[in-house]
Amino acid sequence: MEPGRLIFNTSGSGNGQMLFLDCGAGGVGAGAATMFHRGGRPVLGGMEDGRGVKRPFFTSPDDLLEEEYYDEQLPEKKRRLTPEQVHLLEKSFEEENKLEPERKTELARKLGLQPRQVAVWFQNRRARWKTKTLERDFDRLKASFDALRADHDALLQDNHRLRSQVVTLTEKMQEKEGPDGSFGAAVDASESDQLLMAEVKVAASNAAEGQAAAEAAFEGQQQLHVKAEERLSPGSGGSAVLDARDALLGCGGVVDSSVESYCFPGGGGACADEYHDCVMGPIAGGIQSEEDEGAGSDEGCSYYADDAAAVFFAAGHGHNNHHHHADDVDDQDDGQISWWMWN
DNA sequence: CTCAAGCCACCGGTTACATCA
DNA sequence: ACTGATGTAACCGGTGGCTTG
Repeated sequence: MEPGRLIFNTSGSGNGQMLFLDCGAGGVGAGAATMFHRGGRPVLGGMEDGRGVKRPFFTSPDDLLEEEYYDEQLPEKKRRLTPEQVHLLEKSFEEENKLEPERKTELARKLGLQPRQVAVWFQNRRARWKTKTLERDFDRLKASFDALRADHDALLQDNHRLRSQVVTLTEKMQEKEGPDGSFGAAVDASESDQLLMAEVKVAASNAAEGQAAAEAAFEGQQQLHVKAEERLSPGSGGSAVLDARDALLGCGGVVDSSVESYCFPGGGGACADEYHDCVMGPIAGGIQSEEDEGAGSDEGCSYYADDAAAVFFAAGHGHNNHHHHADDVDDQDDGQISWWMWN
């Protein structure tokens, strides 16, 4: 070992990480100590988050050569965590995806890793979990959209049939009209004629309302779907989770109309105005297990409807968008998105 | 009590490296 | 052997919470 550099194996098993601690002239306690992972990138600085030594992220080889921490002999390459280490980390993550200092220290000790490595692993793991959750959210939403589109098409067909019926019945009525054209008010209109008249009115009403309902529902879901897709597409900036939430919230009015349509087709908007009058609640059946289960808790936005054809959301009170820390109380309350379903 | 500064942990985004098809 | 895709360890910059003076 060359002077000023400590090399130690962070794993007790012998195939773990080799860390290079460049003590520099001042030694370990000088405050400028820099840890190197295999690969030559600074891994650990003086601070817990490895930011004790600030330098541009992109450093040319020449720059590196000028810095004392770089050695002409390339450090060893980056190593992955061993399966045993990952297994224990996964187990710990399942128990609690946040890492208290005590647990971090204990895990690091057990695994033969630096606490910083454990913290980084948890951060990356949370990010991966969030991505998967978002992908599942998208898949569910897409399925919901597709199902609703199918419903929409069916409604349009039904509407078309009803309109044809209206035309047919109207023609029949006209054939029965008296010389004064006052069929409806005819004193001598037979019972069958009156039934026919009522049938025509109902059919016409259903056709009109059915079309409006179908169009509103379809447009609402379409906007929802498109916005969510935009947010999920690569290259979109900002928080995917929050953006998705914003996309949903941004469609609130439209979604309301779809809800109204699906709650009481042609029967008024009581449901849209008062969600709580309907049969709904968090969809327990949609929560699955970790990799597939998401626990439904991260930022409280992982509730799904089993019946994808009839999904809408109810945003929490207010829309606090100032930030999105998972430990932020606002995110667990005001920012909550809940999925509900109609039975 | 209020405020500013410092510390810390977290997040989203990014990079470099390892691995695999 | 080479290459592109994918996974992941580690990093950066920004942000908010907490503590302290």
